[in-house]
Amino acid sequence: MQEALYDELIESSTGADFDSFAGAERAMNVTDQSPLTRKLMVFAAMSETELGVLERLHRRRRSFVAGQDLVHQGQTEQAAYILAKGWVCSYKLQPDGTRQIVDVQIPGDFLGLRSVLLRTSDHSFEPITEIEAAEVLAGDLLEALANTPRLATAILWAVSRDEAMVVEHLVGIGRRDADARMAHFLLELGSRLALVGMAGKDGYDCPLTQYHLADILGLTAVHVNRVLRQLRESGMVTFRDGRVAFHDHDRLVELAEFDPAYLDQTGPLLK
Amino acid sequence: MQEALYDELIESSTGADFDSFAGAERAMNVTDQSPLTRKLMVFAAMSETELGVLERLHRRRRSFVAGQDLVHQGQTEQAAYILAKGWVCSYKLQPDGTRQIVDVQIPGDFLGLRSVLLRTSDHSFEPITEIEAAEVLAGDLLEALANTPRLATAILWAVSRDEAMVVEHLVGIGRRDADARMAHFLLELGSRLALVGMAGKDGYDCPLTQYHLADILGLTAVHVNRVLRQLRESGMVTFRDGRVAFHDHDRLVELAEFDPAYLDQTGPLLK
DNA sequence: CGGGGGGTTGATGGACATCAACATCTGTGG
DNA sequence: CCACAGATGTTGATGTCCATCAACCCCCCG
Repeated sequence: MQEALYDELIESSTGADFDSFAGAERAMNVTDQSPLTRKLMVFAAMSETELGVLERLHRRRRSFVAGQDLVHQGQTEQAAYILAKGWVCSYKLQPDGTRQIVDVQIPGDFLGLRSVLLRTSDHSFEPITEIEAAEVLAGDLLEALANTPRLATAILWAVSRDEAMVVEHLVGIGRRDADARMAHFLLELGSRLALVGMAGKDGYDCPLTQYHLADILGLTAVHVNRVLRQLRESGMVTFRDGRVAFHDHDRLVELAEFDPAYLDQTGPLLK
Repeated sequence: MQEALYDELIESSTGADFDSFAGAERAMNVTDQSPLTRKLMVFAAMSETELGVLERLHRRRRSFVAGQDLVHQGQTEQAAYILAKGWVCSYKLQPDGTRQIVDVQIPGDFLGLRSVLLRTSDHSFEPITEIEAAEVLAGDLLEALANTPRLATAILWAVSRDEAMVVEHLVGIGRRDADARMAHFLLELGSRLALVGMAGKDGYDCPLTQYHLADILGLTAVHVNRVLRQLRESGMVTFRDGRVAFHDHDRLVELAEFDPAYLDQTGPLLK
């Protein structure tokens, strides 16, 4: 049975048997769909059954205010979250007081998925804005994965994409200068937001402060300011008043050496 | 059934039923054990059955010469490797020719585990020395995980540890200066090697060149040389002729702000 | 009206890169 | 056996990117 599940995952079965569930759930209007659903549908078409399962995972809504940390307690708190609205970042604090933001989560992203499976690292989560998230109990998640392999595949893709982003982040900090790092980050964020309908080719709204950018990119806020100025004055991007506006997308891509291959995974799923 | 497996993983069952297999495999002498076995046994005692399964995963031995890349082709090549002997690094090349090493694998580590589940990132693997690795077919791996939940838990711990190391690496490059970065890396490596019996408290053998260190730490080889000199002259570590020798372990830990918590995960497994 | 969060700009210094030269050691072919 | 090339390591001189320190701005909100 475990092997059968694996075959589903790898081969992305051509004809799974969903008949028994057919019609049990209503098709949703596109505008009703959660960001996660929008994102996953880019990777794989979903049956109504699968959409229903996804929708049921969103049932337990919770809200959190900005700024107050959501530290994931492991052990007792065996739940993950699907971010529905708002922005979050996961970071790690150094003994000397500096912090490094490891990743930024936007609507449609998972939060603490790994912490459900294993109580892992000691990083914290800070809501950047007020957020709404669906709490997903471990049991519900695993049941969903076991019963809808196609959904499981899509979620695995999402997780692997997150990992690829962390690696890309590492490369950026290690081997790109400040300008390229900033450009790369703004472009990556744009691609991610576009996937959930929160960005156009011209730009997007972005609640991050320059301090956030500094902690993401491994710079100081002062230098972030200068970098942003230079990008603005050279006519490539403007970051101002919570809005990122691309003026010369192509030149920006060139500066950042941005290759979105690791984001637009076109793999087995689409077979 | 899926939920039962999950309970095993989280609760680390107190009395799983192994009777039907008891005695099917011979107990191995400690010196016979593979590095992976040694590592996993730190996290959880293994029954003879589990040791047998582990041993069977090591059957398909393959060797590779140093320097010639093991690029993981995804798709067709649905296999992972357990590194038995030698050192490997996984890296990512930039368009401008610089490279960033994401991680170093030592005996007992998995190679391309994620690539089995999903064809992920585009990083490559370079054997640093001549290596021996056991090829693990996807099917065998999943079967082993499904049949021996305690082993599955242990492997999940290993994977999560790898992820935590990448995050720690990111933080280091973003927020530590060259000296601390180097000290941290050498200490981390020491801890990892000690877990598979390849390091003592006084030091360990290390085939990395200063160029490798540079690509790992996001520095230039020239600067790596200076940093090493300074660490040597201040009496903390010597890196020379393929040997890392700790002279003042405590002071090094202090300089690196090295907190091995993320390596020595003492969690549910030990309950 | 005061205070705080965010942003902007200048002056200065330090950490690290870059360039360049040279030392060792290994292997290789004449 | 020697000459030579290539990989690795070592050290100095110089420059640059970015951090640090220090003002000062605007705007919002109590």
